[in-house]
Amino acid sequence: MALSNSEIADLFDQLAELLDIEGENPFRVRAYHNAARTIRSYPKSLAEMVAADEDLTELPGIGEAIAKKIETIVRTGRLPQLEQVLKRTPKSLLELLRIEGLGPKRVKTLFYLLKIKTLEDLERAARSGRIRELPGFGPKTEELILNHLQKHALQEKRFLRFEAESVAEAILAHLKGCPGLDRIEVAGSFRRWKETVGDLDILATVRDGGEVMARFLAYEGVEEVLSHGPTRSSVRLKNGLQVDLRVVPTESFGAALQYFTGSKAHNIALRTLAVKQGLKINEYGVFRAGERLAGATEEEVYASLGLPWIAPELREGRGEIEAALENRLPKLIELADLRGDLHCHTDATDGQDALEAMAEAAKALGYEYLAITDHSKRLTVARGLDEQRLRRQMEQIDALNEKLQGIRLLKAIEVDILEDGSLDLPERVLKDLDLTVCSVHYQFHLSAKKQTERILRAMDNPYFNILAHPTGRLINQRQAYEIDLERIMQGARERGCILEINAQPERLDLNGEHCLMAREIGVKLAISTDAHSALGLNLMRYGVAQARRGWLSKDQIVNTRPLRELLRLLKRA
DNA sequence: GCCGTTTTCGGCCCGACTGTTTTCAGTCG
Repeated sequence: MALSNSEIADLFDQLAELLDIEGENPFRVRAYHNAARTIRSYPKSLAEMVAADEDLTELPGIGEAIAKKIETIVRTGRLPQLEQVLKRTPKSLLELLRIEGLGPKRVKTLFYLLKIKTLEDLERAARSGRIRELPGFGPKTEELILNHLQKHALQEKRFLRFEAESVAEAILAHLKGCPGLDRIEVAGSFRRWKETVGDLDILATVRDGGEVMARFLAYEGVEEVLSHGPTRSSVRLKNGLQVDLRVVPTESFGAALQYFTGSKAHNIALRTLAVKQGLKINEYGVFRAGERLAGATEEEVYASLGLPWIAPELREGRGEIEAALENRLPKLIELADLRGDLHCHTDATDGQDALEAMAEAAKALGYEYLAITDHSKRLTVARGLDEQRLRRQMEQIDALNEKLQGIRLLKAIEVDILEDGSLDLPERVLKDLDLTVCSVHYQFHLSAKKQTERILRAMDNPYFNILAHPTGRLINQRQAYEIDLERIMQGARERGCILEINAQPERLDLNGEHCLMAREIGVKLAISTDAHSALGLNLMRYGVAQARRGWLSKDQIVNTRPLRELLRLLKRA
């Protein structure tokens, strides 16, 4: 199996971090990190690009030297420069960098002066009081290190954005109504709709000082205050989530919101553009020779650089600034574009609510249609439907459609893809449905080749419409199964099949990176909630966000189409 | 090591907070 982009990127990140510890030119170090970031988020397989002899220097941040290194990695699986560095500087130093408060300079000091190579070495030295004697260190740093070593063992995890959402709401509710508070907004990766967040960045503007900062530090969920100043404080909550609050003057709100929304890569690209235009951007505004040009709104910050406003979901440093300069930013899909949901469950299998309740909830969301996709018989734990029970549900749906006003239920099924690539129900019943959603629910461990062929074979069935949660991953719980997604997308496009963007917050499958790939390949997609209750239909926004992160507009998403057009699309052959 | 409206050399984002310092380096986001 060829190396994945993310494995290649890891090698460059390792090389960069080790060279940083060695004191290498920081710009060279940054170049490797930049390349790693480009590689990790690139929608096409670099291994395949090398095999096809494509020019890698076309990629941003990849020049002659790094392109050559990538070729070597792809052909040999090794990066000789990294192996050279590892002879001098042990790989275990990278663990030390993960400790908060330890960066390359301090790790270098620890290694050269105390021969500290591992976390165990570090702990021993800290306990015996040798750290505080080092130049640039002191008793406080030593204590900090011991504290962080303990927490490090607990393993820091990233929170689902969905989990962080309720935390953010609670904190905002706590701060709202505070004297002097003007505006307040969550920025950071939360605002960019990343699937997980490492912390929450909250931004506030205040009139005449205000008491917001004090009120924030007094929030009942705070476990520990990590740092505090007049404009910026950090706390760790009892649930482990870190929250930062920044306070800026009202006239700087836009500049600060832009700045604290990031991403880091986006901001670097934006500031580089500003420097070229003789401007300086910071969180207080855009300046030319000390004169303030913009800052109150994000729109004017971008406009002062000759750019249209860029949606937060696009701000990942994937060429969005170049696209904005050339006026070719996509018109992103919006929640309101969706006319229906194509994946949900009822109490016939493992859902909580009855058909009618699901229909009413969909209608309340303004949908035109809702596909009922209960499980098929192989999924016995969910009491999956056999042909007879499915036929009965189809009759119920027909009867309900007679009665319902303003919403049409579609007869459908979430049918299991069996190990040999056949579907769990016979064609004679599938053909009577409006659509099928097809899923892999077992045999996750097959080789990439076998898993890919299993799915492609399933797509050969003329009644295969939508591939549900295509990679099977569960965030923080289960890895994606091995699969050649590029081949699957191409196969789906050729056969007129559709891939799902599953909006369940712990799935988000496809995710933003996959959506970029889908955009490039041109395969049709559906955004579906996979709701197991009427309330669950509300999670559509999470799927839409991933589509937006993948630069998608509504024309590639089938459930933005009116019913008649959708049904036509679903008829294959 | 990358890159080019400063174009093949000489730049490379910018500020807050902390701790160790007496004016600043390191880290972080």
